[in-house]
Amino acid sequence: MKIFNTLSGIKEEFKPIEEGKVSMYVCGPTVYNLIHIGNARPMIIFDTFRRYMTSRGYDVNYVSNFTDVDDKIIKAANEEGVDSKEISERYIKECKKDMQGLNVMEATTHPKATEEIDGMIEMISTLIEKGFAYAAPDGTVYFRTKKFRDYGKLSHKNMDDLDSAFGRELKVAGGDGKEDAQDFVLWKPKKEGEPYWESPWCEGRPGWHIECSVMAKKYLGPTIDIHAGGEDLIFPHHENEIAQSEAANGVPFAHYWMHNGFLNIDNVKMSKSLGNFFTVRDISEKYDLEVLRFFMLSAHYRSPLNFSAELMESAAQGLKRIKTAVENLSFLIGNAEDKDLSPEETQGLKTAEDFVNKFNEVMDDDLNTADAISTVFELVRHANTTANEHSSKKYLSGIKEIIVRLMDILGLEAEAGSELLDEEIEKLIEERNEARKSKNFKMADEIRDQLKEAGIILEDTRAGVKWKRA
RNA sequence: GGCGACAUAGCCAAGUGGUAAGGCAGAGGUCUGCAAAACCUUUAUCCCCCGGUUCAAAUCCGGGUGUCGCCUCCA
Repeated sequence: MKIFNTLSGIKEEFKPIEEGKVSMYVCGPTVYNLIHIGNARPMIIFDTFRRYMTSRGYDVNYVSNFTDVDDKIIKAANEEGVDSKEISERYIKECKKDMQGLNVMEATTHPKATEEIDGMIEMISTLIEKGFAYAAPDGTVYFRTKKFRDYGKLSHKNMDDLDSAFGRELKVAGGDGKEDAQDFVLWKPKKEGEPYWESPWCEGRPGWHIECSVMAKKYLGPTIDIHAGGEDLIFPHHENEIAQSEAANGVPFAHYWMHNGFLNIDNVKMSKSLGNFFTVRDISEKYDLEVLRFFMLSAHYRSPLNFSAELMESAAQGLKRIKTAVENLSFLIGNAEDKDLSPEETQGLKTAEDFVNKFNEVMDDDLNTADAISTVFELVRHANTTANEHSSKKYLSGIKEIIVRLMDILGLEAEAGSELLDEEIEKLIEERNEARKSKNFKMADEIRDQLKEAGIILEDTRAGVKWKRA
């Protein structure tokens, strides 16, 4: 397995710390509102990575946090006149609903920042003891970036560049006590009406970056295999995490850093002010969320991805093609003979296995899901051209199983839940067949229309009448 | 100003030295009472432009043009 590592800037062979195991941490959302489709990208991508690694026999310890203390949450709480806990709990719940729709697996652990305050205070204390942090007179604790030699190694920036940032008055937010403009907050004093915790420095709350350092260490250890998130987090968030963790723990923080590209809307960045902002919930009103998942997997995770109604439509059609193929196989299996594989079928299954190998090969190459999907399509065509009413049950099941398995690795359900034939529907189909036999096509069409109204689509195939729900 | 990414058919998108995957849309055909589904065929002499390296480049190097991201607790 090769992974593009942001730290080195090249694809590297993945070598886990512990044979057969993967520890990974993925930065989760700040829960102040429904998640948007941009939030969904890393969830889908890294969930797929996890599923793939699991399919290859790795035991994956997957940790993804919820940031439930933050300015935006407090703001939302104040606007509604409720406790900030109410806001964060509400949106964690909603987020989990969306994740379920996107078929994103529950993390091994979903820590919440507010439940890890003790650990944060402990790490901040360590950083102060080691001289990597200091408390200002007002109780704010800052990280002393210049003291950490490797600062900038992830984002490939150096201190001079940062100091001389063009046309930019480096904001020293209330930072009279800041030694250096690049220093960032580890702990900040509460303001009136804000949630706070006791600490050695002041009543206050943690900075954003310290959360992830602490949670990653607690649930995965001081050195982890993979740390992942959106590319915008590279600087400053992940850079600061590295500084905190490595300064405090004295060992490398993460061996591999993976970052997904951004999602644009109609070629421009998604933002509330432009009015091109979509929540996952918005999309779910129009499409099954797995279409969104399929769409996102159809491009490479590191490329920017454009979102538009037209592209969703195209994705929906493509996904339907795969599902239809599996449906057709299921239908054929229902009527197929239980006999041995013919020589052609044996060869056909071999060809299918070749596609599986190709699938694994491209997934091994830095998670090339776009190529992986193309192999599924090739498999679908293979199935469509070779499977028919004369095929053996063994062959049909074998092909179907392979498609379902690969789709499952991608987190996509190829097979609709089996629905029992409604007796009434069957009866109508039977009536229609009688009508057709006696060339009473008018009645046959009427019955078909009637079923269509009820959301049942009929298809006359060589092997008999098929029906499905629209 | 600094750092970085990208530019492949109508649209989306793989492909990092050996002669252009896959999907959507379109066209023609097979099948069908009709329809749907499915299948077959078809759509880039060429991968932003100009130079260079090489037997060979979309793929490497130099220059140019264009788009975008980060440098602001935005995934």
